[in-house]
Amino acid sequence: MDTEKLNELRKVEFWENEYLESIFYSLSLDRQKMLEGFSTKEEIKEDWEEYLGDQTSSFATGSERIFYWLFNQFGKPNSSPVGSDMFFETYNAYVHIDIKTVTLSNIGDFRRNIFVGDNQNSYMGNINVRGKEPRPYKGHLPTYYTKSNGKKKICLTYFITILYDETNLDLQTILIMCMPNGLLNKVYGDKIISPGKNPGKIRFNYTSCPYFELLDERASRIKVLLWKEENMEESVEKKLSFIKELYERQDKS
DNA sequence: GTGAACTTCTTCCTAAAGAC
DNA sequence: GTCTTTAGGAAGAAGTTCAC
Repeated sequence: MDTEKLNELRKVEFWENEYLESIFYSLSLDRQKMLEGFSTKEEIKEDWEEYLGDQTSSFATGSERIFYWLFNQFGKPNSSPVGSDMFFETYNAYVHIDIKTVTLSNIGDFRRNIFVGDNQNSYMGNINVRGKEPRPYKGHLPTYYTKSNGKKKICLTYFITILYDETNLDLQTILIMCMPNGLLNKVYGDKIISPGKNPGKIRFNYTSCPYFELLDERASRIKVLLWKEENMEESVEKKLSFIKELYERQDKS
């Protein structure tokens, strides 16, 4: 890779890291506010409980509202119909933030990778399926957005993933992760995407890219916003040892 | 205006492969 | 042989599009 290209990719990773840190610290400061926000549903539980369908997550809808509230100063919301749950414009970037909620019974959808919509990422590469031909993939988001005045801004993708116990609604852990911009497929290759729920869809293997590989300080692409060991069964803790290590390392730094 | 069909994201579930 | 993990099918929820 020539130096000019490498510098461009480093710049992309620099801004991915800057915004990840910004999201993480902003939510860390508002941690108590966030937890209180999550618990507000309990106050009026009798009024909504009977209308909660089997397929409706008790966390998903409400948690999006809480994060919208917490992100109210993050940037200017954008109304594009193609994008994540939250989509903001800042002075130099377009930032997509999608909220994913996963129950303990479905921990397989959380442990190594998470399901990602085509309209939530700009990654491109080949999906390698056991015993089959690789399938080409391209997310629907651009690597750069071009404004009507010709100005370009980088497209950044983040996921806030919430793992909770569906039996008592106890939070287990909350992660904030950055999915590499599509330009970085030259760095991360195909290892970070795997087959999704349906043909053509993908899962983001966040455990395959724990660091910003082009940054000197090897900053983490995954931040542990909440780790509630006291709520966790030993078997769950064991399955999430990767996240626990990350949390302990993050705590020391 | 109405309702069927379609789209996207999500949850629930399972067959097959892999690990122990 | 049994348990765990992976890949992905089926279907619900919510919203949109389109024909009538």
